Amino acid sequence: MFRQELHQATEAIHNGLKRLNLPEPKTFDWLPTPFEGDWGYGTAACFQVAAVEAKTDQNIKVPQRAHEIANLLLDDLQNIEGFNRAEAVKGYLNLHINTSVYAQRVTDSVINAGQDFGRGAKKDERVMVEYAQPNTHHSFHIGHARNAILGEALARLVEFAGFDTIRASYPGDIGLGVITCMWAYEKFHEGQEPEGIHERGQWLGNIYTEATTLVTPKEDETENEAQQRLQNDAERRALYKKWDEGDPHVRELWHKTRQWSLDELADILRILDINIDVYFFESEVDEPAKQIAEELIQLGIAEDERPDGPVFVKIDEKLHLNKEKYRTAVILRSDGTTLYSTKDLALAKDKFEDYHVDRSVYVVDVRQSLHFQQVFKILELWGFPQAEKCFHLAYGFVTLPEGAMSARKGNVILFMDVLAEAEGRVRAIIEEKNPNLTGEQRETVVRQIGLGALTYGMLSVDNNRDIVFDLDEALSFDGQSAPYIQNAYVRANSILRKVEELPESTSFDYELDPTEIELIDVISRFPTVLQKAAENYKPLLIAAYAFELAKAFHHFYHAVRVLQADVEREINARLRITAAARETIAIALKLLGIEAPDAM
RNA sequence: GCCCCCGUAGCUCAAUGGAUAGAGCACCGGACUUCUAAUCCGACGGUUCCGCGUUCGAAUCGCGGCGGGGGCGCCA
Repeated sequence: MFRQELHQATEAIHNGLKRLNLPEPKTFDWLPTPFEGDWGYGTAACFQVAAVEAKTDQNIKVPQRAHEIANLLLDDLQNIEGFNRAEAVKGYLNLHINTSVYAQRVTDSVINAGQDFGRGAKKDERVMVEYAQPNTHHSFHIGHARNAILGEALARLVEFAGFDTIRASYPGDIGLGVITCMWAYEKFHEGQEPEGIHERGQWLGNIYTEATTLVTPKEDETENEAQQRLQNDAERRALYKKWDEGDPHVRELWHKTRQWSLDELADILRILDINIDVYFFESEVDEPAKQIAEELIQLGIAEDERPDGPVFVKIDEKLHLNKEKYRTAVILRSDGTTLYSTKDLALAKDKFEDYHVDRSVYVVDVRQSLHFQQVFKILELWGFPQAEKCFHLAYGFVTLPEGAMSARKGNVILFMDVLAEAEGRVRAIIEEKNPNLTGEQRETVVRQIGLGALTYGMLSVDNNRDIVFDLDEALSFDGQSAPYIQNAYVRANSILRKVEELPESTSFDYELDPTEIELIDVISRFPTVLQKAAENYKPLLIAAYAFELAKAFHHFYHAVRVLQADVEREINARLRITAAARETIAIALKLLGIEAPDAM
């Protein structure tokens, strides 16, 4: 926000160093530094200058010398527009910003930009984010929710940063697990399906669990039980074979049950405000994947040991690595059927060639790290330059305090159940705190806050860490949480509602309260935070920022009166600060996929 | 055996190689006749797992340990 002025200051320092016949620092940057009750930027460049000198003169003590140099340079920094004064502190060179100029500039630029504040310049690159890829015939649990929420936040982030963004989903709609569920459905449950999209989807998920137990060996199994299990296993495998051959009856059964899961997924995505642009179904990449395996054999990248062995790529060997790092990836079974990796190769080719994707981000859990490293390396060997810009956004598991969730074991926490619980708790709080809020309006707010709390809980933890899901903790509405941030928005909103229109840009020529300075400072940092978050694919940074911003607003709100300020220019100035804060909070929440309620 | 991730306050987690390592929760003590207290203020809390190294400067980078989690050719 002070780029031009800082550029001038940098020039001045370079000139000063030349004048004093001092060496250039290796690197040079300004760090925004909130001094006490004042804004500014500081640089540690003098340390580097002193360090260069110390190389030839061992008597020089770097910190002292840095401080001397900083003092010598003060003269060069006297008359730079926008800065009040320069100061040398402990070897750092600090510039203090003219408070009223800065406050006005920040608030004006936010208010003028509106919902585009912080938006990145349009980039000439297309990025595809693949997420929300649950298997069909399973339950949608909170682990899937983490994936969907993280992926959506990332998509919003890169989109806002200026990339042409495509949202892709890759549901696993076929495989032995899916077939097993179908087998149990047909044998025991056909015609029993309950009403309601979610009820039916969850019911199917339960059949999946039941089916799995029927084909899994028990600990002290009797002879009869073992026999039954083996028969079950044979039946499901026969069913899979029929599916593979295209048996019309089995395909119809598959389509019907698959659709139940997809219906439920669609509604959950609707609730999460996720709009997928492209669906790739696992069942559809099967055939192209086989051809790709053949192509890789032709190119000499893959080796073929069929029928005695599989088709595989010795990646380390192809890359001439001495250590085992990427190992060997199998891309076709010895019977010629495809694997996970084969399908991902086919999918990537599709993304690059049909969708013209420059960057491809895969939001998939951390256990697939090696798989993606292998896929990316094979793409590289295959000759795709985009392989370099493939990125696996790995995230940790959502586990329960008692251990891992397992769809097979049935100890899963369903997303819809948690949402219902969250909403129940929010409703109770609203009834107590804001009984005027009723009916449809209340239900809207209940959803916004309940879902927001859940979403924030997923995004405020670094993606590479596991989340141990504790219901009370996840649904905490105090402290660092979505409701805290939403409440800041509501407070800003309730002030601004009371004025007919926002005053014109005003100067801030009064003594600002420290909380005003803090708030404006946090607001001004948003574009930088956004850029960094997008570059590093880290929605967490936005989540942390949103909280910091809300906190600054709450402090401000508490410390000063806006509408009852002493003089009109203070009222006007504070109204503009409030408006800028509201806008920035709204943008940050939106990026996280959290809605901002009108009241709460 | 090899590869990846993590180790920071009692707990959950932050911190582009920069200044006195910060929040939330929990616990303790305060503030509602207010632009909505889902808020705010205060107190308590640290050998940043250990060692060596690089650097003017290391929670951050490198090497070696220790501890936890995940992964490693025909599951996805």
